[in-house]
Amino acid sequence: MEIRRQDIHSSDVPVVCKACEARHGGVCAALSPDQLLELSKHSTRQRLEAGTEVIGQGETVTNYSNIIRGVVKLTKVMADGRQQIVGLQFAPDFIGRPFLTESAIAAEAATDSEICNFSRGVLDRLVKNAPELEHKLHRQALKELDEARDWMLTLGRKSAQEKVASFLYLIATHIDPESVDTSSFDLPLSRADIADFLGLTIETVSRQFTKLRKENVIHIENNRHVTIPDMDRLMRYAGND
Amino acid sequence: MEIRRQDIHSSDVPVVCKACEARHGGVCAALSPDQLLELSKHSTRQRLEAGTEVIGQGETVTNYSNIIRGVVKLTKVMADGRQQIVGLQFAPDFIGRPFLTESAIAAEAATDSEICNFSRGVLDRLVKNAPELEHKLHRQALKELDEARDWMLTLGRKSAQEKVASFLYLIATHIDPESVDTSSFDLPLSRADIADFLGLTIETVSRQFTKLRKENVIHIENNRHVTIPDMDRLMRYAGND
DNA sequence: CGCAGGTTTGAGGTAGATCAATGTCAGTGG
DNA sequence: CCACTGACATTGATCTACCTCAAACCTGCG
Repeated sequence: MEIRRQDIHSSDVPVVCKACEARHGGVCAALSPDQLLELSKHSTRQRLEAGTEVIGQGETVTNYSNIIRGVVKLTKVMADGRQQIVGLQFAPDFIGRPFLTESAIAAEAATDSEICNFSRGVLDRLVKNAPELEHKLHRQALKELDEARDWMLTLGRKSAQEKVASFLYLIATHIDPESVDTSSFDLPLSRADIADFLGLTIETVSRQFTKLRKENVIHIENNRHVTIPDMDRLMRYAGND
Repeated sequence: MEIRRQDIHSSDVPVVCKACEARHGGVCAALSPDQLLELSKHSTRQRLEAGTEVIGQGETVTNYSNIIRGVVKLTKVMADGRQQIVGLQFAPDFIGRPFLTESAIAAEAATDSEICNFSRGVLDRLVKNAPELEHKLHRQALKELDEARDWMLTLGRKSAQEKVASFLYLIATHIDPESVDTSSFDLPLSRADIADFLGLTIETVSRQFTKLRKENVIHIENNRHVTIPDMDRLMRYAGND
């Protein structure tokens, strides 16, 4: 009896998915074993070096993806080259824009990453027969919408100092959701990326980092590793009271 | 036969909904007549004067709404009073955040408006049994996400002039989707609201308006009525080429 | 007429951009 | 082991787009 119950959860689950770190967190969690099998037949794992493009702005969407490991940035560029990061995705987030054939944004690995690609057609077909799957995608879309609107406040109304502090707080709370100690981490973005995320220049970002360091709000090692001695203090610097 | 077929579409549809301008455009379009009846039993029409709050930031969500007429602005405020408009909703858009009990944003009528309120519980129940309804809400969420990300680029990377031009272009293309001539319209927002939408001050917005007027990109009457002689020219000013 | 709310205009200040130089560090090759 | 390179980051000096503060200007309305 005990054994049988366990069977229900793990038997028939495709081998590739069984070992998948995102199996229980991403959209796959909404699928039954046979739906998962169907999807896994048309999916491939892929390692991405930092800087690799997943999809380009204006390109036709042929694949959706799940992030298994790493951080992916979503960007928009203007004709003259000005760039804005409009979202950061962490494992086990879903990447893709259902119901549209052309991508309005580019997606690029910010760190070395691993993703699971599956063809658009197969997922679109599964969505029709699995309301729970659409529900999951709907929730993810709403989560991203909340985050986007939070960031609009940051972009439109905060000072450079508050922007940088807000960024650090965002990373601290998202980089490793499992970890108890969120006060020490590696930044997934270069100074140039951070500038594109905050609507600032590299120089301004750098100056605010040194300012925060001198005021002991953060400690920095090797330009990338950050430690936050007092998270509440950082939050106050971010203007989140 | 001809008559019967027509019956399928209009009979049994609640009287209040039959005359509703949003009947075919909003989420209601996804409902069968009896589902519509169920929903309409718990819904009330409401007229809103400009400035009336639909829901406040941090309040508990008890209602969802459909906009029947007018423009509703979605705002976020910081503790010290700084404000950012994070979205504009036009008829027949849906207002509400499914699956969360507390609203992270405030919604306020920007113009005199009319909305249809229905209780959260009833809609949540309907969603469970009508996949087509969740699909509709999902699409709306994705549309809002696309718009939010477009605006992030505007907030983060555009100059004041480009921001104001982008705003005018947005209004021109959204205020009256039925109309063929989108080149003449009343602004649904005051200068203060426009400033809060663009992350600028009132004064800067005003100066950019007069600049655009002097360069004949726009004509203005009574501070509110705008005419756009050349929409492509405006788009170039907005940095959208 | 006079007042009030919204808008425009002006003068001056400043946060952040721009331009340019310098610093840091991991490779790479002598 | 140490010079050389290239990518990235910091720092400094100057400039400017936008903000701030203040006054004037509508336009409806009692």
